[in-house]
Amino acid sequence: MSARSEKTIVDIAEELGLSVSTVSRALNDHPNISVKTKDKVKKMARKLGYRPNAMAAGLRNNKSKTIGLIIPRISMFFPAAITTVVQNKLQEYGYHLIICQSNDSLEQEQELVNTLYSARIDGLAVSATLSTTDFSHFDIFKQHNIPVVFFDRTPKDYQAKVIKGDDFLGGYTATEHLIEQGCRDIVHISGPLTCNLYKERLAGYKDALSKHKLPFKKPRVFFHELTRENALATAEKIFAQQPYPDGVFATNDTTAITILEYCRKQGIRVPEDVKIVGYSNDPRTEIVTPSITSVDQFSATMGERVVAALMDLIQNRHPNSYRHPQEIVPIQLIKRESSAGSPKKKK
Amino acid sequence: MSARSEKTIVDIAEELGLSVSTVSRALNDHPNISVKTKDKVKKMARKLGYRPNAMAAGLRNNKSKTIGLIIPRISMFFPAAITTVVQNKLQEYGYHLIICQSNDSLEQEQELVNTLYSARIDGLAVSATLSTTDFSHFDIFKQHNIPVVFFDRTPKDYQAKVIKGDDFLGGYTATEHLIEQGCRDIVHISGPLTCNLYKERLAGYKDALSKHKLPFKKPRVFFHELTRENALATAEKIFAQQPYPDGVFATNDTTAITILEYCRKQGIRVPEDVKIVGYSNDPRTEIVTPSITSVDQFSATMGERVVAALMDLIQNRHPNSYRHPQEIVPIQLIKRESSAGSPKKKK
DNA sequence: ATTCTTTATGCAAACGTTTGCAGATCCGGA
DNA sequence: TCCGGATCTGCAAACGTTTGCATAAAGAAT
Repeated sequence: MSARSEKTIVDIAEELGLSVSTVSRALNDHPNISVKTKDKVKKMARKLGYRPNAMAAGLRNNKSKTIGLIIPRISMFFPAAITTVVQNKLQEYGYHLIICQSNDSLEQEQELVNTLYSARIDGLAVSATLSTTDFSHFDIFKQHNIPVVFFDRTPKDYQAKVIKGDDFLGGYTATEHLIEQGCRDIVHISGPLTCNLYKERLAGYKDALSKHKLPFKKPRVFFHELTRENALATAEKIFAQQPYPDGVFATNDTTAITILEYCRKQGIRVPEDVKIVGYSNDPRTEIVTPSITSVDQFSATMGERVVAALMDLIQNRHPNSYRHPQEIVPIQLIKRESSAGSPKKKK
Repeated sequence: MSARSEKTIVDIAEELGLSVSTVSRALNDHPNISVKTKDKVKKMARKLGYRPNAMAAGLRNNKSKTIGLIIPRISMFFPAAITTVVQNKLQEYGYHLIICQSNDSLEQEQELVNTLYSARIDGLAVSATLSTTDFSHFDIFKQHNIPVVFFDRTPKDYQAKVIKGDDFLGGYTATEHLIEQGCRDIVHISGPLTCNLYKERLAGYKDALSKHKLPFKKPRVFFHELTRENALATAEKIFAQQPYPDGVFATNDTTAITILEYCRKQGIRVPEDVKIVGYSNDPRTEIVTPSITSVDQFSATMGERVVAALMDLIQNRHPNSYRHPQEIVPIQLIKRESSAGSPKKKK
């Protein structure tokens, strides 16, 4: 039969007349093993086609060399971009990545936390659900001293390592940019305020308005999950009655794109009649006509920091140190056509 | 200390005065255990905060309840779309997904195969590297009877389960559509022919030409990795000298988009002067102006089939049955503006 | 009562590693 | 010749489950 059984270190040991412990140490480059023995062992391992059994080692060591990742969904640009670099980076460190999607459901998130704990992952990276305000289901990791790093969609009052974009500054910068481009009546399309980052972008929006002595008007802010349909409905509301706003700051690029499409269909000119700024610098903003100004969040940097934080926490298990400094990743406004010029000056 | 040690089934057993075997069976709903005992055990498990140790169980059972996935990169639309549904589907079956990126490097792919084998995954799904022509590094899975399913970028002469799009028909349909829209001189931008699916799309292109009595001209086909830069370079070559082609069939949406951008910059009108068709139905094709006709590959269907195949193979280990029928997922041409009308009729 | 089933539980080995400790070997120096 | 120390190797336990087999208890049939 070709279904030959899998080789183990005891096969190597027997073949060589050595003990399993010696073989184990040889394979792990333990200093107490002579070079000669190591060579012999490694050669035999190769000859037999030996592949270590990670589960056995993991059981013994109580570590799986695996990191868990929970994101709302892989198909969204920003989490996907981060996932890409996290996975590549972890691969360098010899860690695996188990990726799970919460599909923005709190229940699924809770369940995933449990099954990932069962899998005995060595660390967890999480971008939470829109509706996650209570983070106590992550307690189990805390109790067992397994590092958890939150990124992007992060908790507010939960003691944990947090890596997030500078959402306040992002909101501020986007709004100020619109003002500088001549806008005086700026709509903000925000997400559910259960999610921290939308709150902060909103705060940035307000702050920019007030700094520039523009009034904040409640009906000029819309809150909803940032789906295409919702964005479309909002677009209709926004442009249902005159006067139109002269600027739209969407807290999400999908929404910005949808607004742009709506405007084009309705013959509302962008940027002449209304200027648009999005958020995240989704590559789609660049290929659309006109291209959309957006706030870049440096996904690569964020991903790298997530991995760095995890590796750091894994290596020097700060057992009871509850000081988890929050890391802020900078943002950058990428100016494009959708907010170009000033209507007055151009004509 | 809050760092309380993890509870195991022996803790439950001691607490209840039962044996570990009874506890284990109770938790797994073994029929030989009385309902009363099961209830007691489960209640105690909950009370102690017991979480099964998947590694220990895996070691014993020789199965990890984990599937490996190797794709070129997560950030590309099509593999990402498939990954999304594969992950969600596997979650339903109680399986984890370890995602790895080969970054289109054969060496990385080989390495990943080995470390995934070490992780003792129960099955593997692969979309290969562009340059993978020799698939023997997957032999180790074959030898140990661990199911491997290839999708999208699949091997040709390697005995394995394969799930792929109907690339020949896709190439044919795209080309024929351009012909029907009035094109007579159609450029095809293909990928490296080391990759199977490009070959088939090219064959479809040729076949459509010949069926419609149009000559196949070698210089009208370009081969290169489908990056933005390469596409741009090709665009310059294509439009360097008259006569321009009146149709471009790009085997990839990124390329199609790049060509479109180039044309717009050069004042070449799409679809009036040249019509464009892409491949994969990347959502970007829809938001670009003009929107781009593309061949949809039903990523969701493909993902579901991958999971179905894996689950099937895992359940009834067909040990030496080498009959691995290849599954073909249909395609559908999504007609959009970039190939609309016929230049003659419109004017 | 005795035997035979049926039902529920326990014993102990096994999965493939790693590692603390003990022991063996070898070498040079006195 | 003997000893101390360095260097290398082996023994055996442990990690947390699962499971074949044996056994105990309880009820049914005689």
